[in-house]
Amino acid sequence: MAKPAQTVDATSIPIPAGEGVLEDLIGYALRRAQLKLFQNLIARLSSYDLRPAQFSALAIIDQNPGLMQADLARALAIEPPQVVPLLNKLEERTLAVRVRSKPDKRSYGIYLSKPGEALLKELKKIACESDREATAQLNEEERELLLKLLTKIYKE
Amino acid sequence: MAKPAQTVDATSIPIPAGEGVLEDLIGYALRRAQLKLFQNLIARLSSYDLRPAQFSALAIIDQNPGLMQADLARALAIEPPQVVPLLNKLEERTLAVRVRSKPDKRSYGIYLSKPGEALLKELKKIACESDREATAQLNEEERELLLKLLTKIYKE
DNA sequence: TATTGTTATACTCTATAACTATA
DNA sequence: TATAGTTATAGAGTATAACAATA
Repeated sequence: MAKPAQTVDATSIPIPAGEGVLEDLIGYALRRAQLKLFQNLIARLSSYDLRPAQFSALAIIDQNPGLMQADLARALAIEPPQVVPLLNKLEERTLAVRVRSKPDKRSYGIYLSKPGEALLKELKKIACESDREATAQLNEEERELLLKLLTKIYKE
Repeated sequence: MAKPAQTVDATSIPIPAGEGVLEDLIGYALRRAQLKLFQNLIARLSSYDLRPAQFSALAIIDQNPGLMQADLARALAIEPPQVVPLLNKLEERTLAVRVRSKPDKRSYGIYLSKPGEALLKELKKIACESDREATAQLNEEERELLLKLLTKIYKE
């Protein structure tokens, strides 16, 4: 008559993660940290009715005026069909514009409008503040080091 | 007659990200790096027909045998309703079991089965290999440092 | 025939409200 | 009435195939 399982006292598991393999995986720590930063940014951008991807799009367009949608898709690490509603939204709000390319009438050049540039300038501050706040446990030196290590990983 | 926009040469934008605000944001680097690690792990787990969250669940159950579903939800940083199909899948494959709690018949204690424990042991190796491969740009010292910095961020 | 952007579609992830069965 | 688990549902995010216009 082997005793089947017994339920443990729930109060003994404040946050059950405990210590194990997961805590030694960079991928796991990366996901938890990324989630935290992302949620902070989402909350701050919500008053502008913008998502992080839309902010990133504005920043990329600003740095690469006239780029094509396929380029924007690659830069955002998303598929071309996902660019359509994203750009539609930015265009509806007159933050960006699609301009038919003269040499190749299939494609568009994408540009920021003046209000788009102005808003981006404001959003940059918001994003930097968010970044700081969500990494307040680190000092300046640690922050720069972390950025260097992360960049090394994702830039092949 | 201000010249309207001109399309830039697409070949001049290999990967349009360029350099700007985004590159200075830890949140952005975090997202790119996390995406890379996640995709590597997803690919490696696909032959087991498992998702990263299911692997994490197995690891958490292993470390906290008998925990309740609400605890598992908190540990995975997901909502209780999302635990249901996840656990159903693990139970269908007899990797984990729900055991009715005697003192409180509303709740279950969750446990790994023997095969679940065996599989987890194998998955741990897979996950560690994946972690290494996707961070091959870093040496051992950098890897430990990165893990320390990330843990500092997500553990409040 | 190939390419740019688009539509349609589907699958996952995530979040919330409402239900059941116990307490 | 409150709680654990569940159901139903809806919204994002993501990915693929197929189409129109253009090359």
